[in-house]
Amino acid sequence: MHAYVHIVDDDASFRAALERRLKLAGYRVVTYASARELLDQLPDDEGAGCILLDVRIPGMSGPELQGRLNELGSTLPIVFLTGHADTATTVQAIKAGAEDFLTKPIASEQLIEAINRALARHELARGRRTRLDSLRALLAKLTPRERQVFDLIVCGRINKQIAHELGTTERTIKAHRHQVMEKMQVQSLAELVSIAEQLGTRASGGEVKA
Amino acid sequence: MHAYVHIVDDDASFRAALERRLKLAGYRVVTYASARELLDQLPDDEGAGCILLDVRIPGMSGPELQGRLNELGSTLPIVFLTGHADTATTVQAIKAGAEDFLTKPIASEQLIEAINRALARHELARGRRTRLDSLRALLAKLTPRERQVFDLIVCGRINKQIAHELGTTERTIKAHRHQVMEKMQVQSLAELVSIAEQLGTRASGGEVKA
DNA sequence: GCCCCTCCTGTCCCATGGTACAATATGAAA
DNA sequence: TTTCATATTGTACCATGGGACAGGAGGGGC
Repeated sequence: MHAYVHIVDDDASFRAALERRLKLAGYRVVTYASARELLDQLPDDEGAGCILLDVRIPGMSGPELQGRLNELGSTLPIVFLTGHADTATTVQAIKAGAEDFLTKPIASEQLIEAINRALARHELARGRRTRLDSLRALLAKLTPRERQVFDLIVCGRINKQIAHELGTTERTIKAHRHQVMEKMQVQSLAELVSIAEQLGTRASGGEVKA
Repeated sequence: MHAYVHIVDDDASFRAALERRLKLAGYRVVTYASARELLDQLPDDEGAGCILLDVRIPGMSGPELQGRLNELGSTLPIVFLTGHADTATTVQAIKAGAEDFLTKPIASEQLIEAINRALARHELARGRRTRLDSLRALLAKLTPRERQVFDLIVCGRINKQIAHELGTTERTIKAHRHQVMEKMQVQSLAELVSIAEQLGTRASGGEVKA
């Protein structure tokens, strides 16, 4: 498999030992001595993988790194691995989306189970992400005007209403509408609404006029 | 406020003390000595509230009760409150959707914060639930045939295709379609697709024919 | 047997959406 | 200046959706 395990821990000997164990188990391993190091070295395309993260590390802490990665939109699942597990930290980490929270020392079997769960989840997350990204890319290709028309279409407005709201003619809206369907690569209104729903762009279309 | 706090703990004196503290803080409190007791007494309409749950209780354990309530579709958020917090149990509980995981003894302030978070979340959950339930109720009013037509409509099929797939005429589909729009209380196809999307009933409409 | 619901079907007619043939105007970029 | 993207508008024509007016067939409950 091509999955990477990113280990972040300030204890060099622990890193090395863990790296050996995981390489024997068939994973590709990259190690980092600090959160900074991982942030600097992690490429934009994360690839398949997961992060093994210590809580107490010099500089940016484990949970802080987790928050930063979430902000950056990372999909890499995090497995915390620490010697000092207090309940509050554990709760926070899991709530923030960590895949697991394990305590040192950890049996290889248990660790590998957690890693595999994390990798499986990452596959799903990446799939969703990729799909949504491609939809967003399509949406971004719309001109401002087309985007306005798009929004009104998926709110259930008919061409006549849209023309009125945008201060133009029905014929013009037809032209934009055609462009929208073309650029979004859909053949039916249903697909278009589905996309809008998935992207969360949609004002439920109750009222007419702002 | 009318929010109920349901306390489940086998320690009678702890229950009583906690009940006093929370009643002073303005909550309505109901106490239970076991998971069974709560399951028996909790009405179908849970009302606004949350559950304070001990992990180790005779009979069904805290996490087991949590699982059972999830199965039953309860929306009541759970705050675990226990003397014996091991990491694995904590992780499991939070992953299973617990609002928080606190350890005894607990400061009133901290406990009340957790309860209020739980209550706030419950409001949101109940709102979502209510909305989806009413949509499901509308959907359930469709006759089998209308439901078939509904599914094909939101997949983007046009009347002609639907008629062909269901082995009937376009005119008939128009009649069903009218019924569907009527019963689902929508004026536009966009709204109908939006509902289907929210209810998760929707086969993305790629292929024609099964 | 009768009534009601579901499912099915039909004919007009009109509103709406979609497309094929156009064309014009504006502003920014090359 | 030329070129391009964007936004705009027009006239047809046809496909589709949907309402108004009907009615028939079959099954289950009263």
